[in-house]
Amino acid sequence: MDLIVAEKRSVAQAIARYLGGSYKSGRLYGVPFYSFTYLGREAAALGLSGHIMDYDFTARENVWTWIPPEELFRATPVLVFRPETANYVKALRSLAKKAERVYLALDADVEGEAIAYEAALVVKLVNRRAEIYRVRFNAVTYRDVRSAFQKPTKLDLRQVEKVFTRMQIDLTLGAVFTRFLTLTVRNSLERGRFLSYGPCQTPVLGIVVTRELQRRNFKPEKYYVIKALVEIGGHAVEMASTERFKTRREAETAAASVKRGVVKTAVYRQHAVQPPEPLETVELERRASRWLGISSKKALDTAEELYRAGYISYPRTETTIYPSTLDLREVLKELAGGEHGPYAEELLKRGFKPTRGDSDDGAHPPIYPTRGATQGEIYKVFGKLGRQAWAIYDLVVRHFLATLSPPALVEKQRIVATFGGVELEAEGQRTIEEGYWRIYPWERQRDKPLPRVEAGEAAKAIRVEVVERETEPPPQMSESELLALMKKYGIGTDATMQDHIHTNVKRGYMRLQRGKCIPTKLGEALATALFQYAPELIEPTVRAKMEKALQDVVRGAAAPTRLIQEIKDEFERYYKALKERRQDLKTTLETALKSMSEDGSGGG
DNA sequence: GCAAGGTC
Repeated sequence: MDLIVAEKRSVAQAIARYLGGSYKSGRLYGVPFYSFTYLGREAAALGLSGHIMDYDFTARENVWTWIPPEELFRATPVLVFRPETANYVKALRSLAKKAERVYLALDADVEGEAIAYEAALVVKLVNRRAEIYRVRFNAVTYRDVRSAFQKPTKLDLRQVEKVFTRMQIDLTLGAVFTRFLTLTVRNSLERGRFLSYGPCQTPVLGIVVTRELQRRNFKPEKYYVIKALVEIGGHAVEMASTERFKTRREAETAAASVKRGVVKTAVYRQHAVQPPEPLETVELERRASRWLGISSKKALDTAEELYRAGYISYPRTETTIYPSTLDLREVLKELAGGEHGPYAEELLKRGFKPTRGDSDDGAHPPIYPTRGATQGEIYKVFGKLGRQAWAIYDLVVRHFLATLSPPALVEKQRIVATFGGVELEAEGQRTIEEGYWRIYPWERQRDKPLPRVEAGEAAKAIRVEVVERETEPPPQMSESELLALMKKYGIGTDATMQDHIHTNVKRGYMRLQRGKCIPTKLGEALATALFQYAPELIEPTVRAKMEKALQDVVRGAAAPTRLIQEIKDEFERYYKALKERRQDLKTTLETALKSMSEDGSGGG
């Protein structure tokens, strides 16, 4: 028998379909698997649920009060089976016993490589004779899957080592600093509550607090502009000075000369506004937060439900290029039966050219709809979640249709007129063709057209005034901007970024309010103290540095044990620096905790 | 009871 192991149920099922044509569904220990015939042999495909193993400390090391946290720097975590996936392991063992060949068909990324290794360990424990192969396909399509099985390869152990190295580092650092912080304020915490540290979650908090402090310390500066209603060729145009004046007096002196002038330039330029790139996870989350008022975590959770119910493709992806094996025409035909049917049919008739981004994660295609549905159907299928499910589904469908639509065409307009030495300008815009805006209303730009005038025409000021303005602080950190910054700094992965935001919310470090991230007193106190006592723990570049070092393991340029030791040594120095200030830290954190429990904002 | 990464 041939056994095929995939990372998730849906992939196992697709492989059975592509290799077997038809298949039978079964269950082992409650875990679904699919049996079929391939090349005249019996085969079974089993989908796991991500990792089946994890690192942990020993029982003694796991009693927080028995050993000082820093002792974990000298401990070596052990690889254990995850209790939550015990049934998957049982199913895998049971099928592996009968297998002559095992194909590790996990996702074609480093995590997939590690999970493949974990599965191989299980197989070898029960069946030493089985031949083990690794198959890699970049998209779960008939063509890619079949060709992958025609050229099976071997596990890439360096990728596996990279993942296991990361796991040990993250666990050690997380445990040491989480325990240290928690034990520092132990007497002020409610039972079951703790203060966590993590190389992703904490830099995220740092970014949010930094912005909050920038806003608070911002000193607004007054400045003055001239505004004028100007008549040009019988049209009235609202114009403003291109220059900002430091004082009212300077502005008024300049304004006094705004009487009769001349149009210096009048530019009317056509400009194409391109439709968005194919949708990946983080963009879905950002757009849901900004346009739908749905937090990144809720957006991904909802997308996951839509995926499981068969309405959209796999929602965790970094890919922004439609694979050549995805038949876009077929997707449009499928959508023709749903709420967005008329537009889909129009595209089918008119023809289309998809946009294209520049990233391919090698494991999943961009997010696209897999079924055309009406609003009524989604509400019925998702019950209480209906409203949100529809909002996300509608966004995915519209985004998909937008990527196949023509650009919007606008005319950008700019008039500059001079009055003596003073320059006034007006900017406007007019839509020529709506293009993809018809299906993607959130990006629609408003018209504010200017009249058509020409350089050299006379300009006459009808009304002139000096307006006082103030420079503004940077905006509150929105979830959307935070996700973009996390991506820029390489904090987390497509599938986990929203988790790191949510962890900060769960710990009482920040709140999400109308799409904005607002640090609590506790979050602010923690971040400020870390920036002061051990900035290396919270700087936004922490994760990227680690990731770079880990990449050396994949390249074969670094040995895992040595790298782990180096990073532990480095962080032990930061630990010592922090410990020296333990009293200050304790006071700061306890003050914040106390004031939060007093004002009822969830600190106690 | 810790993390981050898969996945449900």
